[in-house]
Amino acid sequence: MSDTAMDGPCVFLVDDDAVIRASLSRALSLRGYQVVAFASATDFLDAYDGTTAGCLILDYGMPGMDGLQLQKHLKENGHKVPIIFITGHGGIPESVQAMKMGAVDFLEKPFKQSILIERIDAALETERKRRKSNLQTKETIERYQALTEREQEIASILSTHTGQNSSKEIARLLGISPRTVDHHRARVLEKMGVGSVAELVEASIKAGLFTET
Amino acid sequence: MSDTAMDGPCVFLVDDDAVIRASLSRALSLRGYQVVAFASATDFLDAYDGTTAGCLILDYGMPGMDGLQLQKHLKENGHKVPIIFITGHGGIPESVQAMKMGAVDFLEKPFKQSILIERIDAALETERKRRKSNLQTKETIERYQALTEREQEIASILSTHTGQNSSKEIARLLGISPRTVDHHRARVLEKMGVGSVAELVEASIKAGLFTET
DNA sequence: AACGCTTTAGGCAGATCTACCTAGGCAATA
DNA sequence: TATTGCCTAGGTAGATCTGCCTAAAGCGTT
Repeated sequence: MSDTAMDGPCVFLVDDDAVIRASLSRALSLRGYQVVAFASATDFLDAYDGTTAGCLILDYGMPGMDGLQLQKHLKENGHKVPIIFITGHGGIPESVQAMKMGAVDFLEKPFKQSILIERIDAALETERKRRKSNLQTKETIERYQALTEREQEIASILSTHTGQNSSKEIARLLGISPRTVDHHRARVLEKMGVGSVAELVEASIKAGLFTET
Repeated sequence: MSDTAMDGPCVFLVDDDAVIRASLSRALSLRGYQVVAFASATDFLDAYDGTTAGCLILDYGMPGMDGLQLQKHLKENGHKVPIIFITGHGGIPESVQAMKMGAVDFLEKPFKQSILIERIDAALETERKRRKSNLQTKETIERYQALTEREQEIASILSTHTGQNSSKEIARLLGISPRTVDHHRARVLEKMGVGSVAELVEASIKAGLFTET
């Protein structure tokens, strides 16, 4: 069991400056963090698949794909890894935009290592929580997508029209027999792995189903 | 009906610089915004009660209570008015902290008025949405607090133990008769203004009841 | 053609919910 | 003391849910 790479959360480091990569890697490794460094955004994207928990220390200004573009790319692909930006010559507008896009922090070089450590720990903590709730969300969505069309329709009505969700009402809404609604609802609850309509509503809301916005 | 002060959302402006106050007030008023300017954070606090919808344009560096302190104070008192910081000599750390604390924007002086207008419109839009959902949240919490102790207990169980919330289960949990649970549940649904347990669960989650964190 | 899945729908029995009623005990209040 | 509100609990009747069974029609796959 000497495979330390699998142990805990990982700190991804993306910076085109080899000196920064080397010094930060060394410093963070010494403090017990699992560090994986990349010289460019594309190198990182090639290696990152979202399965490894961790945070991303990201240089804002890089040749090729810059930090903001990488952040945007990750966001668009559903990766919510917390990002700590580090920058050599960015300004307030850049930091504000990064924060608006969901960055958890933005540090100017040079910075104290103690500060970085602090921010990394905070980022890893948020990541831990996010992963936890995300597991349930993912499960809920997958289960929902495994429903048949009609079942999805029933699930949707049960979850959104919470005020009047008797078989009668739903049957009238869909123009079918209450018995059929009973049947579908039973399938829905079974397939969604819940024991009541209330639990279905809870799971749906927490997973953001039917929420759009 | 010439009372324009009551019409739409309001732009609160807090800056110790009289020149800025005057020029921004004029510019924004000309563009149709309702502007109320204050020379200090405390002046604003004396006047602001949270009932007026609007956004806050806030100078970061001010003598006395500064912008960040005002932001913190508002946050602690449950006021979620969106804040756009403006600053003369702040840096990235200041902007990042402000954003982390929930500011919607952070602009360096000098800035183009068109940019400010843009950000104000965005802030007012978020405020509009927040107010809307906040109304329901408030209503839910008030209704919950108007329940008796036992009713709150029942409501809590119904909302959190969604998997097994039959009268039997709850009765066993509380050591009382299922009939009594029936009675309380009926009271709860009536007083909470909902038509089903599912709707209660929905309202509770959306209002953040029983969520702690 | 045979099979499986989906949607539809009904029967039936038992559990549960809901809405109406009564009613006693208890504590705070008028 | 009388009243009010809360918690408790039961009766009854009707509505609804739930789980178990059957079954037909349509559609796509093997």
